Amino acid sequence: MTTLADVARLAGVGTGTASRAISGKGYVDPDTKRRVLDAAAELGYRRNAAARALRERRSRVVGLMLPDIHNEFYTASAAVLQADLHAAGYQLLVLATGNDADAEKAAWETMLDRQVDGVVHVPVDPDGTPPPGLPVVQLNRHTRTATTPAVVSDDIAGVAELTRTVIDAGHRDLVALVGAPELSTSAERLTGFRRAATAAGLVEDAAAGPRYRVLVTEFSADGGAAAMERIADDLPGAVVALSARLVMGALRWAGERGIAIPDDLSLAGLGDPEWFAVWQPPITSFAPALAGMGHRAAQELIAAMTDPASASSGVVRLPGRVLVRGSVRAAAG
Amino acid sequence: MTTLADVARLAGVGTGTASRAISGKGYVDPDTKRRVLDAAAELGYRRNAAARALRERRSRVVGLMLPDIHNEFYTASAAVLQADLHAAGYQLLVLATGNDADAEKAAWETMLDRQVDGVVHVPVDPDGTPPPGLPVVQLNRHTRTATTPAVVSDDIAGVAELTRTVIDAGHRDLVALVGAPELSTSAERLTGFRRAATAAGLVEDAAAGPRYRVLVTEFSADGGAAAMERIADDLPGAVVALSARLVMGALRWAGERGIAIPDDLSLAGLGDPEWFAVWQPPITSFAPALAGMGHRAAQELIAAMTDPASASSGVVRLPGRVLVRGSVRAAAG
DNA sequence: ACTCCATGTGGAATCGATCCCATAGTGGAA
DNA sequence: TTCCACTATGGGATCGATTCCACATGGAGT
Repeated sequence: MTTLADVARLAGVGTGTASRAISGKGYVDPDTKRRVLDAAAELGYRRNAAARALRERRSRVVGLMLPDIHNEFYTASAAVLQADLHAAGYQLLVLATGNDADAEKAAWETMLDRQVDGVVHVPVDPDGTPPPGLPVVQLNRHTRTATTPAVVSDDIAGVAELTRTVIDAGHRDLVALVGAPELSTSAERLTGFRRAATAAGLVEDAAAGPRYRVLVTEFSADGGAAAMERIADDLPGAVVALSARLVMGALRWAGERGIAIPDDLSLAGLGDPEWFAVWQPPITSFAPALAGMGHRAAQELIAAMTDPASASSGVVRLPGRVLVRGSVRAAAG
Repeated sequence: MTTLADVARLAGVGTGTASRAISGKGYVDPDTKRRVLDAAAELGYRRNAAARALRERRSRVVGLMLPDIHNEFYTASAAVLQADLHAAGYQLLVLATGNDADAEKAAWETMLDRQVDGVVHVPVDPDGTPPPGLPVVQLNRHTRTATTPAVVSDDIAGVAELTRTVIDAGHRDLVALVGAPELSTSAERLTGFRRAATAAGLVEDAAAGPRYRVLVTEFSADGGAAAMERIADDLPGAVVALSARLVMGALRWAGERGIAIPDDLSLAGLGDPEWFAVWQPPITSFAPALAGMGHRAAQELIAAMTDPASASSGVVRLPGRVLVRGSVRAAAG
């Protein structure tokens, strides 16, 4: 390994000058600078990140804590996040918390050990608190207790709009499928649904007339299918499945049961995995702006790391898009 | 920030003893050790990773270089990779190369700068060479030039078996859809297809009689749809789409054209995204053992990092599973 | 002629943990 | 008793880049 001292020796200058020439800060004569740079190139010199981190007290590494790496809902944001942070000179250290509060706690310790400059955090534990003094941006979900900025999708407005299009299509008997009610996302999606439903005069759990029901289940395809099974005997006109996995579960159940969508049952979803658009019929859904959230999170975190004092602590809600496609049919309203 | 010196002072010992007590190596009296550990706990002491990395010349960080973070084909392996490496005390630094040879070169530099202890690499540039001396394991694809171990799916055997099931169903007129022929994956998948097809007596591009065709296109849903459009006037009995994206493209094209699968056209695919199983009909496909590949890659890399001399340089081919489902119909053979 | 400031440079201290080396007490073997 | 092996411990050198400080030069301003 060639060190800065080697470069300085070859260039015939002191280590201080060599450092200034390479880092570009401080006074260096242009000729001297060239000599140093040439020497560095000749030796194939690379700055030792560990030494820099130790001395500068910043690692230029940002942590990304998320429940599951193998979940495109997160990776859609993570991809642009990585790109933006990379462009700003930061590398991404990824840690999976696996929806486990203990793992999340341990992950914070790891982040501290690694002296990351900041963390992008998809919270798992609603009561978890990040270590003080560390710039953190919450992504996707937000906890009540934390005082860090959060970048989330405006699911309230989005799901409300989605629900409205279902109602506008003539449906007066709805069911919402939702999972993990302790998460802010679930709560907000449900709020959006209820808001639109009640605004249209639907009554929760009414025996007759315009009504809606809410089914809480596991946040998975199996959970979605199981929930559908529970209402098999009393199917509504339309189901609003509040996550892509729940959509999948509903779809699977409908396929097994021979229920045709949208002829026998209308279905609206949330998210926008590629296959939603290809499905027959293509799935009508509310698509959170995942890429936009990644951009915004990167931006907020960079701001917080650059000037910790200026860090906002509000919740940024980014609007998504309602994609009206074929899985909701016009009903005799 | 509390340092080791603070802990040593509080415990009334020297820094050497404190270090030994905390790291657990070398002679320390049990009582002394307890005093040090208590002091560390009281102060909330955490070892500085930068200082350790500088002194020990190892960072306990592993780099993961992949083309696209937002691609579940890679993240399926990456998730278990992260878990296994985490269990072994390593953190994962993720860098996206975006299918760009220049970005890949730059990524190697970054890895060197960060003094990662090893790299898991999904190669982009078939001619790229990793920097010498750095433990590297190639994942998913492998380059001809590199001398590092590689963990890939046995697509040759897998696609051959898949193709055989299609032929066994009675089909004698096949089309293979493949993208990016410069990648080892594409080449191997095609080899598997050709091997099974010719073994069954099918002739490439024959005007009449048992035959098969190979369509090279872009590795995307659009590419798949475009390829289907090219053979719209002369549809085969079955299409074997050699990636999940190509399956999606074929499906989209069939949907738009009103071609029923499997009644008008049989379709077999590669990969196993969740929606394959839910699709009507569920997609018959060859599913590479992505999780298994992640495990194996972690294992190989840890071995290479622990003892660089013992590093194998062979290509490990892991068998996958052929999932016979509903998208291939029995044909009048 | 003298400050003064801007430019330019070398050297040493610094970051924090590891680990080698010197030192010393203790128990057992010779 | 002497010597060696083993257990314990403190202190200092070390990893490599950054940055502060002292110092030097030279031209402008008074």
